[in-house]
Amino acid sequence: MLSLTRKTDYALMAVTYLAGRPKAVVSAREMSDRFGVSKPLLMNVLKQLSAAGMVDSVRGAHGGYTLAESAEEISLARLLDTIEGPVRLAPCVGGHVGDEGFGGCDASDRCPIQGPLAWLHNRLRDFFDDISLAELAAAGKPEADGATAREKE
Amino acid sequence: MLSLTRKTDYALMAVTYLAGRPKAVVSAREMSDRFGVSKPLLMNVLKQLSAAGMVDSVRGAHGGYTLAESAEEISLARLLDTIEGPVRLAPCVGGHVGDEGFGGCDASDRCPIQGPLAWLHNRLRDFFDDISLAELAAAGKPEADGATAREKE
DNA sequence: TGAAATAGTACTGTATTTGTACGATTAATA
DNA sequence: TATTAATCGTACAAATACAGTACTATTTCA
Repeated sequence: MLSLTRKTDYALMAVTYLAGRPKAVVSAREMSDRFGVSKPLLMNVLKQLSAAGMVDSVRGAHGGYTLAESAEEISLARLLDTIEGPVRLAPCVGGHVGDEGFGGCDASDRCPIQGPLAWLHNRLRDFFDDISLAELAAAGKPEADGATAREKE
Repeated sequence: MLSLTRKTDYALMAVTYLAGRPKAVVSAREMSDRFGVSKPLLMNVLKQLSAAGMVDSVRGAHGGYTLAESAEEISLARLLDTIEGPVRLAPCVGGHVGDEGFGGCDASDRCPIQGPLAWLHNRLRDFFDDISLAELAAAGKPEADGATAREKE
């Protein structure tokens, strides 16, 4: 129903939290305590983020996670791709057109919405590509409602 | 994974098809034959569209469906709301805030992404609200790539 | 009266998502 | 060197949502 999965929610929580503590190594336990979610579940998500290069992981005692890049550099589209997989409005849109499978539509004249969906796909992709995690995190704070992430104490 | 359900695909097919035949009463059978989907399934979708007032239904022999309004007046957001239910990025966003349930987040300080998600929700809603079915249908045709739906024979 | 078409309801199999469990690996510390 | 604290990797079970089908009732035209 056009909703994000909880994994994405957890990923956004973790990334937002890490963005507020640059260069600090934060353990999954600290975050799971703070957010009230189970630690192994949060680790599953952090592992995916780590594999995608969005966070760095430090193993061993006193280990944890750090944001690998600045929050301004990471787009929401990238996070969604990592956690939810690529945006795919329909089976026939979003994959590589030259591929053999190409979903289920075999006749273009029987599927009149291939073109429109491809167009919508691109617009939606641009939409998420244009939102950085810094912008998203800043949008939550009542006073700084714009695009700049200003720290407030 | 941020994908539309097939019901929405079928709804878009039907509405696009109806938009190309103004004032014509088209039976579900004709459309199911043309699109290669099962008739009862397509009827389920058309029923929802009818209940939402986007299409008119004519019962009895020689009955069928007609677009109730012009394709320019129907926004993609409305179709998505009808078929997929309201956009709900997270359990705590999109519902009525004053309600009793209000999802799972009970403490705002433990859920740092309520604000950002609400902001994203509104931006996404504006995005879909700004796309009419006419614009979407026109975007599929290679020559008329803009916002106007020009009929070509 | 019969045929054609939508309306409504209910049910089931499948796929995705969600959450958990267990062991292996790594690094700091005593 | 042994212990401890943390991530890493894999696999698995339960819950939820989706997709599709079937059946019956109702309406209208010939």
